[in-house]
Amino acid sequence: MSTTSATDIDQLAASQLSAINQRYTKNRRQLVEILLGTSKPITINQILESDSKLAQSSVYRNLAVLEQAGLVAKIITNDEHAHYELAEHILDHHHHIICSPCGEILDFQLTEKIEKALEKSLKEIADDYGFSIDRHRLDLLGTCGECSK
Amino acid sequence: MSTTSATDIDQLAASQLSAINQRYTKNRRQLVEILLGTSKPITINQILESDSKLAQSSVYRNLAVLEQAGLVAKIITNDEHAHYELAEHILDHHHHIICSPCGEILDFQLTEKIEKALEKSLKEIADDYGFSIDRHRLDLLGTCGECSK
DNA sequence: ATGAGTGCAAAGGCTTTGCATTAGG
DNA sequence: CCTAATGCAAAGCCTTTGCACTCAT
Repeated sequence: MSTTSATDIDQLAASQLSAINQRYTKNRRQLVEILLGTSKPITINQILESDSKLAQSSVYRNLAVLEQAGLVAKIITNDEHAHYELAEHILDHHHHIICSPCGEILDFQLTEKIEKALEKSLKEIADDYGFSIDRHRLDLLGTCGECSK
Repeated sequence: MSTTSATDIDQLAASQLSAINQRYTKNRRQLVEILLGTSKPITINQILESDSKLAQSSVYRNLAVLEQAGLVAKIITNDEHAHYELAEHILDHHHHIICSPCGEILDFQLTEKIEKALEKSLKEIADDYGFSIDRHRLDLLGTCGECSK
């Protein structure tokens, strides 16, 4: 959905990592590449399965680093495992549609009109509560076509 | 936010539990009471701390039963512990505003106009994706007034 | 009576951490 | 060079499960 190219992302990654004094290492490059290569958010297990040479602890640590750098977003659903995808400034702002039976997650976007109206509304609510907003998150929970067969 | 009284809830609870062949026992009553007595979603630890006589395993098991019965909702946020509150048909439909630093969760409602517009929009999206929707979930993530001091 | 519910302790499963080794700048 | 990053294994932590006991209908 975004037009950001792979090389752009490498530059972004390098710069955002160095901003928090972290290196863009081979392992971290590989994680970014894996996430770039999937059309939907994936779990750590799926990442580990995609390359048996990956060390579990490094994947956990590096996803955490990439998340801190603002390159990767961690998605928590219900009881399922956490899913990971590239950050919104790379993929564009979107929301998630989650299949409860199989745990699969797809990205979707609201129409610009609704998105804007929602953001305005949320801003007002945050003000009422004395909160400063980082972001909002909207999920659709249900059953995908495959699982309802 | 709802006008449902405690006795109404006891009847609801009894009926919804019996619908799935579960009893409305002393422990389960106590959980409902605890949740009724808090204005915001709480964690299992907070429940356990509220009464040292509660057995951890029973709290886990009974919250799961109450959730299956549709009486209790489990809220998953980020890395924090799960939070629990009474189900929406008791509390009314609402969303969550989450303080990332301290993990506290508060309930809020959208204006009816935005809520309706959002639901309509989500329905269309779900149709596009071949999903059947159970529910949607909207969270505001940020920092509460207390934590930003 | 008799199966559901309970409570304790032990086991599970995902995630994090310690530590020696390797590699990036 | 010199610290950050890595990988293995061990430890942590929340949650679930096994099992004998108790309670509800």
